[in-house]
Amino acid sequence: MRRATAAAEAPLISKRHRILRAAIDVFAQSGYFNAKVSEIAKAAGVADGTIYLYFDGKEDLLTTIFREHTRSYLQSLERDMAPVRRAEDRIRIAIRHHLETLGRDRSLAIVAQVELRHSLKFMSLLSHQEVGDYLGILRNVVEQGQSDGTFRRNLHPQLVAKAIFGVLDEMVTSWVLSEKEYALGDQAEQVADLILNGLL
Amino acid sequence: MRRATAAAEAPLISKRHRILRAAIDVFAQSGYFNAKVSEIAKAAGVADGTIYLYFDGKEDLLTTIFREHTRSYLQSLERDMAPVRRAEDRIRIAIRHHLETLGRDRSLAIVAQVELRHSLKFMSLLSHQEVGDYLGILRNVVEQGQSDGTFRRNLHPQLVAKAIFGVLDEMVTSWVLSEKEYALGDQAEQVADLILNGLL
Amino acid sequence: MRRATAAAEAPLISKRHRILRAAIDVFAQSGYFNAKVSEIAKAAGVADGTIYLYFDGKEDLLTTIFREHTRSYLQSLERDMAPVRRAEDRIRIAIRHHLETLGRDRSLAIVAQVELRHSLKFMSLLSHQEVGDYLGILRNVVEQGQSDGTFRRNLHPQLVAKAIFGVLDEMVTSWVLSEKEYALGDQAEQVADLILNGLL
Amino acid sequence: MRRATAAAEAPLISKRHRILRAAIDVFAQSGYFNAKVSEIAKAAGVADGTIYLYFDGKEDLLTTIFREHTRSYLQSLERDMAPVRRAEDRIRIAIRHHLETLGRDRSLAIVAQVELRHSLKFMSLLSHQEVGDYLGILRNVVEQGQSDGTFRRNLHPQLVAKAIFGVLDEMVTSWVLSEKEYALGDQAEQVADLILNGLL
DNA sequence: GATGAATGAGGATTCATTCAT
DNA sequence: AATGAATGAATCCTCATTCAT
Repeated sequence: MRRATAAAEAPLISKRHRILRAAIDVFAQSGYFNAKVSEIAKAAGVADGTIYLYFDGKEDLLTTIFREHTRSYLQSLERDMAPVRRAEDRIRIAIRHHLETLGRDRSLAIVAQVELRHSLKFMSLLSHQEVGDYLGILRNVVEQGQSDGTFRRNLHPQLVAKAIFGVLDEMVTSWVLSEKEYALGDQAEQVADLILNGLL
Repeated sequence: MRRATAAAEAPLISKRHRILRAAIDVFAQSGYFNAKVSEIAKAAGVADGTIYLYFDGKEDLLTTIFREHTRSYLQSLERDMAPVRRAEDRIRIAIRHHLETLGRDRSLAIVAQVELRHSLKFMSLLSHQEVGDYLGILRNVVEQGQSDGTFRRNLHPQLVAKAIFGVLDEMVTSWVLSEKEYALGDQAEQVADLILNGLL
Repeated sequence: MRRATAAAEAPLISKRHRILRAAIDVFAQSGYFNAKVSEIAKAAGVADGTIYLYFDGKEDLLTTIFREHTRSYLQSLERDMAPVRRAEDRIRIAIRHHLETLGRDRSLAIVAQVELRHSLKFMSLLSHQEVGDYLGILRNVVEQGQSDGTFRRNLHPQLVAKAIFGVLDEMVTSWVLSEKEYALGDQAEQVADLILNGLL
Repeated sequence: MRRATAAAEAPLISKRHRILRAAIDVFAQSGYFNAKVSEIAKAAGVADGTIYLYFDGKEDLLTTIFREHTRSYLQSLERDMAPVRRAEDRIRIAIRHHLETLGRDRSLAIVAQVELRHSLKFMSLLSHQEVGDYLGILRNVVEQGQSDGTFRRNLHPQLVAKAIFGVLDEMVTSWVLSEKEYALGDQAEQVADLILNGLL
């Protein structure tokens, strides 16, 4: 069925990866519940059953997308923050990293902002693991800033971490829903300014 | 299950209202997609078909819940803010109002934070209407503060409005997902402090 | 959709019964595993989903067919045997009853001889309940005959009961599989003669 | 799992035989319809595809099991009966042979009593060939006994053959389904006594 | 001969909605 | 207005079989 050309022999992208990418696009397009597994298969260029050789089912696709992207997100975040010492600068970097990373892949952003939150059970799952790790990183920076006296000490670090996450999350959601085209990363300065200096 | 008193026979609460309340609870419990219309009917004490006399269908239930609560939310918010003049105080009131209102009804909060966001299409709908109105109110306060010179002028009012909404939204989501019991409204002070004064 | 004629108003046969009858015919025709629920629905003149208002699923159809027919079988057997006193005559009646009852409904016989035995689990289920009851009735007659001295005492009553059942079962199976048309009940005499008098 | 010795590399038992044995065990364990070809392959220690080098498919496995065991069964039966002349003794031998052979291999008995009968089409197939041959052997003995005057002549030989088969079949089925452990062959005496001498 | 990754047809079941009463 | 029995469209997943290596 498949011609034995050299090109076909060694598909550049792994089947597993193609399926995940197709899932992101189809979930973003149709929403998780309305997405059909067979649509994902078609988009990935594989048979329906092939998906089940790599994943446990539709839900596992969503979970895997989330886990793998969060892992790589957190890794690159820590890589970006590593060379920087001052808490204030680290906050700026985290903000920029969040907006630029999600601003780069609209389908992924849709999945992250919308589809991953389709049920309380799913949100709890995410919240307790990966989102928790992310908040932990932010909280550490806040605590560092409070220790070295550059951040005010009367704010609860965990609350600040959530607040920062909330602001960023809303920026991304708003961007995803917006009909206008704009670069999400361009908001990093203003967001950082607001968080660091406040309205007053 | 139903008390067979004459009073129960002629319920004080309208059938329409009972159905909406039942829908909130069932959506919160099972999630929108997994919720069955017949479950809502049972919880409301009506026949399945009766729901269709009052609503267009399952989705209309969710839409109606959202619209009616948002309308009453915005009304009470404006009532609360009306007597207050200073922009800073109005921000504090908006923050407290958000957290206290949602902190009062966990099922409603679950529906608001989770179920209303189950699809891009649904989120767009909300965003363009009611959330837009809410952001407009916040933006007006910010603009007022910038006009009278109490707020810094280098922040874009719309971005500030989104940021405030984002922080509040995350506080509510976090509270909904938390296993600990705590009063959401108690966070109003800290949140306002952060927004107004910043981290530094 | 359905015209409101008087005839249509009161179908003579209940929907539940029509579904069961259709299931017997379709199971007999296609075999349990190959039978499609939608085929049964079509044969019964109902929608696919209607079957699930009356039964738990495909397997429940088979179980119900078995249970209801066995119950009525055992009732009519006891009714037939009641007026008769002599053990030998009761054996003759049981034999005739078995062959005539199953010889009357070929589809039902197919289901009884073939489809009900499609798995060890299913056979165990049947065996422990209804077949056990049937064997109990036969064993009682054998014990009665042994008590009053008309039957030989060196045969284990339970073994004899099984043997009688086995002979009858094979007669029915053979009839079901036969391409020739013949009245199953006509074999009752010979079978009884063999069981009672033996080969010698 | 597989011992990597040279001996294991060249197994003493043919691949074909190992597959058949694995099929018997898996069919007995899971039932024909629920048995997965890949399970059989794993149990036989071969790749899924290898099965198709030796057999036409899943159904062919069942057919082959049946045919080969029936052939060897009939051969050993005739071997056992050959030295014996009297019809009565030959009947006793056939009975003992049936019960002892099947009583020796529970998995095989399960396949024979349950799985081989999962559909009308399959039963017809068996009935017309191998079971027919078996009944023919029994019928010959009966006819012999009737010719030499030791068996009563008013019983139809084919019916007697079926009856004997039915009794034996039920004894095996009952043994397969029984939770008690007992030697099936021990029932040979009583069964023969019943068949030959009857109840009276 | 042997492998096992890939295929893709096939079906039981659910549940939102309707409508005769 | 209210009922609830009936409808039937819609889809995830399994697994026997194939075939390139």
